[in-house]
Order: sequence, then structure tokens, then C-alpha cells
Amino acid sequence: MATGRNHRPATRSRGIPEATVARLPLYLRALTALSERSVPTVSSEELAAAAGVNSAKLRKDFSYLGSYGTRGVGYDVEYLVYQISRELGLTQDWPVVIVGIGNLGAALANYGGFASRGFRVAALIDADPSMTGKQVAGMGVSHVDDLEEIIQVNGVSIGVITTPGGAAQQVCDRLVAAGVTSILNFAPTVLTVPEGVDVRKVDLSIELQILAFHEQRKAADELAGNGARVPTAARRRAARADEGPEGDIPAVMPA
Amino acid sequence: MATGRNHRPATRSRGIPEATVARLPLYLRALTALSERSVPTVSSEELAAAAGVNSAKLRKDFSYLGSYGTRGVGYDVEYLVYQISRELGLTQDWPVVIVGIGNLGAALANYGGFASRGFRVAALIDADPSMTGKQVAGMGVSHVDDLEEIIQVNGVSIGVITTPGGAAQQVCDRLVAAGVTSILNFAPTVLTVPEGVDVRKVDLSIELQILAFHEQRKAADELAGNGARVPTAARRRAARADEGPEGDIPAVMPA
DNA sequence: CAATCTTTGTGCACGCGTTCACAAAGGCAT
DNA sequence: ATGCCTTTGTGAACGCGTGCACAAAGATTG
Repeated sequence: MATGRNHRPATRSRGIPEATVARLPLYLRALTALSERSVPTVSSEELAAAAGVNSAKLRKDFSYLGSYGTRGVGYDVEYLVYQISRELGLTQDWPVVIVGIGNLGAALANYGGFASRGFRVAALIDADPSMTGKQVAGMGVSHVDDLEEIIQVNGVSIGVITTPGGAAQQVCDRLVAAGVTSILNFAPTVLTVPEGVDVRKVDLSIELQILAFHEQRKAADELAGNGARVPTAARRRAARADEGPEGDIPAVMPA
Repeated sequence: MATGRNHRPATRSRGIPEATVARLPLYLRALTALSERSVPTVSSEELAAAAGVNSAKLRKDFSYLGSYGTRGVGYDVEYLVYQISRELGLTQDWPVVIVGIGNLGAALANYGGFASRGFRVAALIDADPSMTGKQVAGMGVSHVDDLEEIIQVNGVSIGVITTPGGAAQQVCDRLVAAGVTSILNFAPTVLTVPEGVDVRKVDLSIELQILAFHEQRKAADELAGNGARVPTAARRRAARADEGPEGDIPAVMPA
């Protein structure tokens, strides 16, 4: 390698698949752990195992960032940590606001992993006047009336919504109007946002329902005689669930 | 969709695509809202709008469940609520345990949406002896020593892990050994589980990093002169970020 | 310097998921 | 009953993501 950096950006920053972007934080976490153990280099096979993915996938993912590996050796851990951090935008500081300081909002405010990597809680905001000024995670709670000013003064572009579902869209609209262009939504609501604003949602109840679906399927399989796969609590449930997924009558029939 | 292991022959779940399963809870939520407003029928177009998806996708999703619509009219709301609930396994009760009663675990225990739909918190478990017996969300905290017994007595097949990252795999192993076959993981760790166990992960820091990536890209676009799309805080950030994504020197160079 | 060994980077094929577009089906008015 | 109008259900095309398998590249050894 003659020069360490002679790649043209034309093909690069535009072409990273979304699926790859979603895995970069995973790689970064594994690499950080290696870095803390002062491991100098790592092969795609090892790193893939640590991140829980296929090694070919990992190599292809890295290939979108550039050719940062050395054949016959592997990847330089420190260098890769830096490259991925830079690609993810973690070399700069991202102030975020959390709106809705209930149980969940307070828990997130206290969450250490928040500040660890480029993210900084700029403000906690709540609509309840009795919350205003209270200390949560060593920080005063602001009233939602000041939302716009807080966003603008701090240059916040990422907002976290932990309000009840009913208030989420309203809060979202205000955040967006004030200049926020990325939203992490914990409220059980489908948010509507203008073009150019990114929303990611975290929904406990959806996750549980997906698990329940698979759990039910497993239980049905057990009942069907495909027993002895894993000694499970599901088997107990299966025995208890008399109505199979196909065996009962709808409570309500269509007209 | 996240198992810790490479091989994933699963996903042939009785013919319903995984992507569809993941959307069913969304439809169910929208339908429940309609049901509460006593709306008798709904078209795929309306429901799709409420759920934030494409109407053709919604119709195809429903087609995997059967032909529950009426051409020229739409879908019977109550009937569909029942069918989806049944498909997701929500007509039965799912006891869950939450392991790790810190800020997040306590917040989840208090979360109303938990019990709302088929899920019931059977126990709160923590490793800290000083937590044992304390009341959280109107429920006593159990010690982790009793984990296996709690799982078995209550027939728990779904576990929620809200421990620190370091303890997650250990807790996971014990849950699985005791019979749990579905795990919702909030700890920032890649869990390794045996075949037949489902893991879904919720990772705040990963979500934020993905948002940061897109945010950085937007800021770069703004700098490049594609201004005037949305009046954003990102523009302020873009102006402030002197080093563009291509313009600085790595802190660490490879050997 | 040449041979060997390790590991990357990627061409290729395959399968899943999404979307379009439309025929079939049912309701409704006349 | 007949024709019109609405909406479903789905065939087909397309694009994305994944994983295999291998050639190229560099390190290493004698």
C-alpha cells in the first residue's frame, strides 16, 4: 500500500447499504472490546464470531468502507475502530434531548451507554409542570414550553421520545419544526414525519408479540409430535394449550 | 431477528414470512384503535395508512393468514383483530420474567403496555441481595438464586434481560437451561443461544449510532450545497463541523 | 528469491421481500 | 337480473441482502 488514503469518495459514502450500516455499531462494539484487551489485529473470522455474523458478510461490509484489511493477516483493530467511528459520525459530539421523563425516560437518562460514545444528553423535557426543575440523572428537567429554544440553542438534531403514545406525534411535530431531523421513538405510535427526517422505533410490545408468535409455533410443533428438541417450558405450555392454532371457532364472525 | 449463531435454517414458520410477522403487531394496534371507535370495517388503503405501510403489502400480508376480506367492502375490524391476535398467540397468557431490576428493568416492570395484551410479569429477578424483597411496580423482587424455580413453577417461556452487559450471557444461559425459549435482550451484548431459542435485541446505543450515521450524511449533503431542503438544526451542525467526512487524518494509522 | 501459507476482497447465484398492475369478486343501484 | 363501481387477492418483475467459493495479495519461511 503506497499511501494510506487515496480512495475517491465518489463511489463510497453514497453506496453503503442500510443493512451494513445497521451492523457497523455491532462491529464497533466488538472491536472496542478487542482494543481494550490490546489485541493488535483480528481476522474476519474471529471478529465475525464476536459480532455474531457470517465472516463473508463482515468482509463485504468492510469492503464498502474501503480496503482496510491486510491479506494473510487481518484487520488492524485500532485503525478499524477509528474508521468505523468516523463513518458512523461518532468522532463528533451529538447532543440529544429526551422528551417524556417518566419511568422509561428517566431510565434512559441514567443509562451510561448514552454518553459513552459521542452522545450527550443536552436536556430532559417533560410536559408536567410538577416535574420542571426536578433533578433526574443529575440534570434538571425542563418544561416542554422551552422545547424549541433548547433545540436551537444546543443545536440538537436527535430527539428521543419517551412520552405516552397519545402525545408522541405532537411532540414529534414540535421537534421536527424546531430542527430535529432524527428521532428515536419509544412510544407505541406510528410517527408521521416530513421527507428528510429519520425515525427509528423501539417498541417493547411489538418485540414481545413477535416472540409470542414464534413461541406459539414451537408449542404447536411440540404438540404435533416433533418433541425432544430442547427441554423447554414451552412443552408445558403446549400441553396446557388445548386449542391449537387452527382448532377453535372465531369469537366474532364477519357478516 | 437476531440469534447469536451463524446457521439460521429457521424462518420457515408455517408459511408466514418473518417480515409479515413483524408487521402483524402494527396492524393489530391500528385495528384495536379502530375497534375502540366502533368502526365496523376498514379498507386496506385506510388501514395501511394508519399502520404506515403500503396497501399492497398489507393485503399480501393478510393473504398469508387467509382470505378475511370482502371485495368491494374491506375487512371486518373485529374479526381481523381476533384473527391476528390468534395468529400471534395473544389469545393465551404469556408469563414473562424480567431479570435485572435496575433503572430500565424497573421502568419496564412499570410499563403498562406490558400487561395489556396477553403478557403478564410473573417475576422480577435481580442478583443484588439488597434488592430482594423490595417492591417494584407493586411486586416483590426475587433473588436470582431462585431463577430456575420461578421459571418452572410459572411455566415461563419468555425472558427479558435488562442486566448490565457483563451479566447478560450468564443470565441467558440460566434462563435457557431452565426452559425459556424466547429472550428479549436489552443488554448491549451479542447473546449466544442453542438452536430453537429465539432472541430479539433492543439496543439503544445501536439505534442512536444508526441515526448518527444518517445525520452525518445529511450534514455532508448540506455542506455540499444541496441546501434548502428542510430548515434543520443539522445545518447548524454542518457549519460547525469543520472536518468533513473526508478531511481529517486518522488518529491511528495501520502499521 | 521462490515457494508456501493465510486471509482478504469479490463475482455470482439464490432467495426473500416489495411493489405494480390487473383480473376476479362482491355489493349496490336501477 | 344486469351493469357499474369498489376493493380484494395475487401473478410477475424487480431489487436487495446473503452466503459460497475462489482468485488475488501479501506475509513468512527456507
